[in-house]
Amino acid sequence: MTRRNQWQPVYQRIAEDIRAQVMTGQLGPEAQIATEHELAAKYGVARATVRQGLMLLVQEGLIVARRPLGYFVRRVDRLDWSAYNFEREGAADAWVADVEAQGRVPRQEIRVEISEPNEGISGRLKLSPNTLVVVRRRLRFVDDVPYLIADSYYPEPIVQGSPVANPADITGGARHILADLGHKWVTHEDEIEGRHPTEDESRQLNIPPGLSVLVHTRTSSNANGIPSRVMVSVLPVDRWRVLYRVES
Amino acid sequence: MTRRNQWQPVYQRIAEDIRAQVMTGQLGPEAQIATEHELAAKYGVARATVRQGLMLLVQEGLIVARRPLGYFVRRVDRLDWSAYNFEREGAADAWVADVEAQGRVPRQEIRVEISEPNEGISGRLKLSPNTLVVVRRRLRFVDDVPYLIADSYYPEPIVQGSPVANPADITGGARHILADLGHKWVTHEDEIEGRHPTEDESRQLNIPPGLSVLVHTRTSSNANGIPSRVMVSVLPVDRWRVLYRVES
DNA sequence: GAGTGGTCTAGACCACGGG
DNA sequence: CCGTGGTCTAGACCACTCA
Repeated sequence: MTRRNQWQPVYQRIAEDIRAQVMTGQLGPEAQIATEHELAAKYGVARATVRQGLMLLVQEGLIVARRPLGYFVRRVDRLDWSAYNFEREGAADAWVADVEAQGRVPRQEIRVEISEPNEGISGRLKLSPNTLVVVRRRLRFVDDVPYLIADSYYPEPIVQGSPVANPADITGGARHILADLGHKWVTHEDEIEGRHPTEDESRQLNIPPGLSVLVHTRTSSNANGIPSRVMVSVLPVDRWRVLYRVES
Repeated sequence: MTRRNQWQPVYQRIAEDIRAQVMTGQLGPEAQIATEHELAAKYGVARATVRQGLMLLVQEGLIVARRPLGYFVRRVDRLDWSAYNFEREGAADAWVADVEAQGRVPRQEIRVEISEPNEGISGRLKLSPNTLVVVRRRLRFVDDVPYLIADSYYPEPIVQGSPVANPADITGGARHILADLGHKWVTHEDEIEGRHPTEDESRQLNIPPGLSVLVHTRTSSNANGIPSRVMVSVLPVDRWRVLYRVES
């Protein structure tokens, strides 16, 4: 019932207007957007129509609602995840080094548990039935913002009694410990897929609805092809870029 | 105003009910869901509330609306994209071989154009200003379903007059042609990131709203470190899994 | 033609958290 | 307390396309 020059639903028009203001920098990061009531008045439409438009932008991860303050432009910046060298020789923890190299401050919280593996994990580790796994769950922060989940699964018979099964930072990294146990990693099979975050992941990583996560699964094996670790990393799509170097 | 045992918005309850029916197989692929009116009656709520719930499922890519037929469960199956070997020796077109190895039928449409590169492309190709690029745009289908966009960018001075600049299938692949031109690829820098699809991509790949794409960017260089191709592949997150093998 | 989903209205009540 | 966004109602008209 309002201005409709080239045909397009009003709610899309509202979303495009705001999106343009963000893209051109008219609305910078953390800037506040007009309230739903104000926008309804401005465009001469019902509040539900405004909400439909704002919903698009929330799904895109462009804005975020902070009740009862209003909507704000979301701040994002993407880091590099150097998957081809993040367990390179000599590095105690290549992830920490990589993040610091980008001028940011890494931090992690670690929990360790013993549990029954699901089908995906036991398949990748080629476990016989009823074999348990030691799980090291890490929630990793960059500048105190949650940036990724990294859960590592080890066959319990292999790491039993070793520092890997203790909930403390592993000095020198798991790589050296597993090597001492006769499981020096020489090949890694990496899988990368995208999906929607689970409810837990949304909460832990503070992911707005509509944004996907990248799931990076690394299965590490020794020279005999025996796998001894599966590491599952969950990365919000708008916070990471995964890098590889391939020689042909 | 309806049943509210453990507190939860009605629209989320509706979405969960339907999601559960899909997950358990009660509603298989291509199955039709009750109409909005029927669901409104069943739950005793307004149609807008039902729509809010269905919208969640549409965003997840779980269901799709086919007006005026109704909502249907979406059929998805994921293929493997073996990024570590998709330009291996001896393979004319490793992508075609990979898809066929998974028992599927590949097909592609090719368009070739000459244009000014954007900043990302010219930076990766280390082009001097005003240098043009030859772009080979491929839309690739699996079993006649659009599955990925793969655009390759070559510096125009290098490939001028070669088969790469012609809009026909390249016999033996671009790799051999570039090698003959003194640009044998020995290293590839791969970048993988996620984002929302552009409008063009949504249309070409038939991506429902709310689903992201993986963008795989491969920069290929010769032994002197001179890049001669950037290949940008756009993969719907729910249709592909990217694989690498890393030696350490 | 009949029924679908897509858009939109003009209200309502609520929980929540800032000042 | 007050204003925010979150949820919900009970309607309306429309374009589209299947049968």
